[in-house]
Amino acid sequence: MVKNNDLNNSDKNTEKIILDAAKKVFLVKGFDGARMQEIADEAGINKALVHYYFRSKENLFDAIFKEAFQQFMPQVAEIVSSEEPLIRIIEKFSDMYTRMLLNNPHLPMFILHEINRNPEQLAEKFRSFGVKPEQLVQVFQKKCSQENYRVIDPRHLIVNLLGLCIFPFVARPIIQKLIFNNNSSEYNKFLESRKKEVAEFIINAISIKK
Amino acid sequence: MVKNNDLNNSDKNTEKIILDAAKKVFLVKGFDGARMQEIADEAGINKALVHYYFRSKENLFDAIFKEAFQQFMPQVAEIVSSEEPLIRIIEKFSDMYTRMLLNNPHLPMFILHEINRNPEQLAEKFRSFGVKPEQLVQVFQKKCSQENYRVIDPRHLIVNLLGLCIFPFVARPIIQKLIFNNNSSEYNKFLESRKKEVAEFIINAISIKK
DNA sequence: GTCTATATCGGGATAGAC
DNA sequence: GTCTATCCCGATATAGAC
Repeated sequence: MVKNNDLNNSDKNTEKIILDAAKKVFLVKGFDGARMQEIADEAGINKALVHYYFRSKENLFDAIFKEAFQQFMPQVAEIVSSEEPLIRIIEKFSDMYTRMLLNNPHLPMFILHEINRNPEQLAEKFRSFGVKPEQLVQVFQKKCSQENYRVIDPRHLIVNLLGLCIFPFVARPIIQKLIFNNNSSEYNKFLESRKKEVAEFIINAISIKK
Repeated sequence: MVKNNDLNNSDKNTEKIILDAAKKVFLVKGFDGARMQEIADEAGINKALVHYYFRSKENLFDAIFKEAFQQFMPQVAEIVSSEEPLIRIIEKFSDMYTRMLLNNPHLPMFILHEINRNPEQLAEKFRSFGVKPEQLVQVFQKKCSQENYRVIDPRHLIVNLLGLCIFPFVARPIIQKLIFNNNSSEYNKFLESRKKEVAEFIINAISIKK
């Protein structure tokens, strides 16, 4: 006897629908720019219903941010703690990170915006998701020396790696317009190619020449 | 007979005072996050007076944006059109750009935010300030080959250069907290050091090894 | 749980005195 | 030119019917 539990009515869990709609709107507009009305429209329901599920805009936003964050962090933490050689870490990071951002192109701008709007509490949030930056610095430090790369402050290396991965996403609109004739699929190909390009670029930069 | 023209009263031109206050607020909060009241407070005057000088919030914002832009662009255009060898261009750009951002640390986030809020009209605004990206691509292309560097898509090179310069400013709050124990002056030293570090990094990355 | 209607509030903008 | 007081709208939030 099968109960039609999961797909009985069209509502497929209203809460989830609202979350998806809110995510879409908040990610593009940011907290200040987002409107509860727009979220309701996007969800195809009434504005009051949004308040019924999440009492306030802030609550809803926090839920979205938390969700986005949980998507962001775990893989990162996993990779950087790996025991592989530096080259492999850089290759894997560049590939995985770019791949993830291709699936969530608005995430970086969203998080950057929050970081600047809310500098206080963010660091703790990062740490609570298992990001151990000082450890990362040490790991890079050690690998750099023992694997015989050019002398480079590991903090520069980390910032460079992140910047090269993230920047083309947050500056996409202007770069795409100015250098890619506003051709979106061309720009996507460009981003795809960066999965390997960024790693290659960095590895060349830190390799010792002779 | 000297008239005390320029420093007669404390007001030193109210319009300028408002512009300075508005710049401070808009740059940190963005358009949506900024409040006319806050701008008035920052300027030490009344809210109505702000509306007296600039009819609307949008007007005021446009004035700020234009000003910020004029500060940003001209030097850039000048450098990239120079006839010097690639290495020198990269060195000069990294140095000059970082130096400018150190003087206007909130500018990049402000412009990025606008770029994403307003993708349509921005490209034209860039062009109107003398930025010729397709020409820049060609220049880099030519210099790369004739000066015998590693084969690299000049578009990657440009994005990398910009990303390495800009990212540490837009992600400053989180990086400073997580890697620099929230020590602001340490982070400033770090940014200072990037004037040379970024150039060195890139030049190593594109140099042919043997 | 979902809707309509409405209360409430904040913030941009204006009127008018000085 | 600068202020106080006020208008007015848009947006968050709540009340209450169904």
